[in-house]
Amino acid sequence: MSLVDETGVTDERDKQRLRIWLRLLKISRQMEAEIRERLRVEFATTLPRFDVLAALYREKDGMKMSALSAALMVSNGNVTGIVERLVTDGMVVRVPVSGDRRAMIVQLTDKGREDFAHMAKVHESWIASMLDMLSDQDADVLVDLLDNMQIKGAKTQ
Amino acid sequence: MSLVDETGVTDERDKQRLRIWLRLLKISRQMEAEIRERLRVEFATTLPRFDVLAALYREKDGMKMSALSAALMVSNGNVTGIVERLVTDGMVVRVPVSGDRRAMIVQLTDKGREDFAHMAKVHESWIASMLDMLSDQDADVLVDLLDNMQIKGAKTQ
DNA sequence: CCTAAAAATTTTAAGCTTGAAATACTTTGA
DNA sequence: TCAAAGTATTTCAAGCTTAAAATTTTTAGG
Repeated sequence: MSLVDETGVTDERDKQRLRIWLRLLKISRQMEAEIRERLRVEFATTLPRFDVLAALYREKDGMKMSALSAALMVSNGNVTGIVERLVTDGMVVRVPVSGDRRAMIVQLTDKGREDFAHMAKVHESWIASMLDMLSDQDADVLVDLLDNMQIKGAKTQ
Repeated sequence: MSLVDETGVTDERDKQRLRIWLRLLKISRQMEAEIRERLRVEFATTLPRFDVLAALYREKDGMKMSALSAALMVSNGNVTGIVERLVTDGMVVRVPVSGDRRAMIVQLTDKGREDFAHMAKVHESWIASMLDMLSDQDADVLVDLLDNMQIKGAKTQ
């Protein structure tokens, strides 16, 4: 059996995967840009802030900085800055952890919870309208395909 | 006919679209992070730089700054900075446009062309390996679905 | 010819992002 | 006990990104 690809099959396969990636990237960048723009115009906020609020919304008791950066798959230093600005906005508070003076828990304020609940509803409708070219059938096929894609080499799945 | 959704059908549909978006976003972020990391470690470069080189590689005669930012769907000011650093790296040159003293054409240098050709080959193999959980059949279905997704509201398609 | 509008690009200010270094605290184990 | 290793977080420097303002040059219309 040959160790080299004499028929060009592998090469064609690689090109198909590259096409998928470029298309995936284009779509997600378009949608992301649109969402960032709408968050900016309609809610005077940003996607990173929205993402942090979304993570905290799911955890009634708040999250440690490290848990937050793990959940969002971004660096610790990154979260520090975003949370700082959210504190300034009055959306979250930092609470010291009793028993560990290194750690901090971040929690939504009442305002943060209310504001996010509203934004999340509107956000969901944006997504639905952006993706309304998909038939219900296509949507089912797509969700199924995407759910089974475990990217090789990626840190957290 | 009722104007409100009394059966929750619309709501379920919206949630399905949101699932698709979250999954799409997760996958593209994972892949992007992996690609950034590899570009950094193996080629000491960044994704934005790679993207600019890729655009210029396709255009033998170079591109005006405005054409470049349109092709990459990023702001003009953004391209200014990236090109500046690529010039420092010796990968591209700026050439004044005869007949229009406002404009600049950016072109790959010989080094830029050679370096990019190599990186592009390796890059393609990264993508193929990251997506090798897809059967050829799934890949065909996916490429077809993605090709037909024209995001509503997005600037350029 | 002249001026106002348009076009190409750069600059600026603010925020996001990272990896690496620094700081502060806790745990482990001899 | 106490030093070394480990953990949680922040700080830092560099680069990416944007929208808006500024700069320079070209084009159009009177």
